[in-house]
Amino acid sequence: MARPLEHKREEVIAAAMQVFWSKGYSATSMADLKIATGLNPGSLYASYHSKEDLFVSTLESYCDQSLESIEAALLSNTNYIDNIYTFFKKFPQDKDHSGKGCFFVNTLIEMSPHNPRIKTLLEKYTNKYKDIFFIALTHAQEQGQISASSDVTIKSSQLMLTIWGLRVMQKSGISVGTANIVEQQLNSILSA
Amino acid sequence: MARPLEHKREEVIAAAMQVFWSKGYSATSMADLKIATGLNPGSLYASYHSKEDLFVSTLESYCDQSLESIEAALLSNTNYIDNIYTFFKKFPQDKDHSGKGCFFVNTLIEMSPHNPRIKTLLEKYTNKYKDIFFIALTHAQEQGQISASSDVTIKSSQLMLTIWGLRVMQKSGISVGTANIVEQQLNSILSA
DNA sequence: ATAATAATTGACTGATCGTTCAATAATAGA
DNA sequence: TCTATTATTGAACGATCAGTCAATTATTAT
Repeated sequence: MARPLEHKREEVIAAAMQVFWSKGYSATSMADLKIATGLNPGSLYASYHSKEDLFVSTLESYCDQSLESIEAALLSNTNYIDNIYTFFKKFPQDKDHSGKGCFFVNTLIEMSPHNPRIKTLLEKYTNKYKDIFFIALTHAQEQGQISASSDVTIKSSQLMLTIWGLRVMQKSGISVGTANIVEQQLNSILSA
Repeated sequence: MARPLEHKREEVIAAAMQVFWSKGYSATSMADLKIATGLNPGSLYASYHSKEDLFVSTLESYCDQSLESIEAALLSNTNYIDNIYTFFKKFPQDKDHSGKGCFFVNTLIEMSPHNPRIKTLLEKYTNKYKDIFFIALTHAQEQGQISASSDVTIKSSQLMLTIWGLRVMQKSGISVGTANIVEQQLNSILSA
């Protein structure tokens, strides 16, 4: 029919994500995106409509990937408490996020209060993350690994808060302590 | 000697802080600052040298104020555990921060990785915050309100992580739960 | 009054912002 | 090979960016 696309969508999204993730939305220019993706402005706009639309695509891609990753980490193995510990203990040495922090949290801070579209998107994903925690904790409770009387919904929120706190720490490069803080935090939340 | 200043520094800083706090550094323009402060660009530059210098002044002012506030909340009364509970329980209904979040955390996310000057400043204040927690917890330990065997340094970091998590929640407008999560989180950390 | 000094004004600068579009190039179907 | 269709190119657009500066205004000291 016509001239075929010279770029693969997933590769362009991945390249753009790195820039947005590292610099944030406002501080990223179309010139930055041209360099990162190798696409001229015309091509970028033909395929991705606007800077914000491209941003949203990268954000959705990031959230989908991290959801899959969390789900795999917390639900694939049947020792759910172990899963949680293993998952959280990876945070301090997570080189992929160090310096850049978490694209989700970065965006939440930068854009959520002023951009309803972003806020709605992030709200949706927050609930999905919490659901995974809830499922893992419910299974752990059924197996008797955490007290039958404890409120699993509250514990899910506590884990969500802990992630967010750790993400801020990662982005800052400021160490509020070593790995044993993560362990102690999980002990606190899960043993009560 | 000469024409006197028509604006008070503290008022200009306070007005500029509101804008930076709400929109972040990149998304705030000199035009925004002109409107917020009532000063023309020439006056702003004569007194505050650059957008970044003005920003740093507002950030230092914010940090000094919040340090004073935390210190008063945690150390003025001698029931230190009560102080901590009271301080944290104010977070969910803190109208001053809702929508804007925490200027410190917002800046940490937006600028720390790319701006060494900001990073150093925030690192300094992070240590001051942790020191206050450490002092309060040490007193509580001396009074036998928390176990003598528990590591107060780790607990300080846990409280810091909790604040950061709550700040992300505040900025997002996304509720990960109600006030009892804060209470449960403190129970978890302080009773272990 | 006058001179010296410093604060304010606001038009202006060059750079960069996100975005557009006419020209060109590359494909598939006829 | 020709036509229709679509992707790519990159110069250009108006808007806005952070920052400047000559002119003006307000003050104090003489």
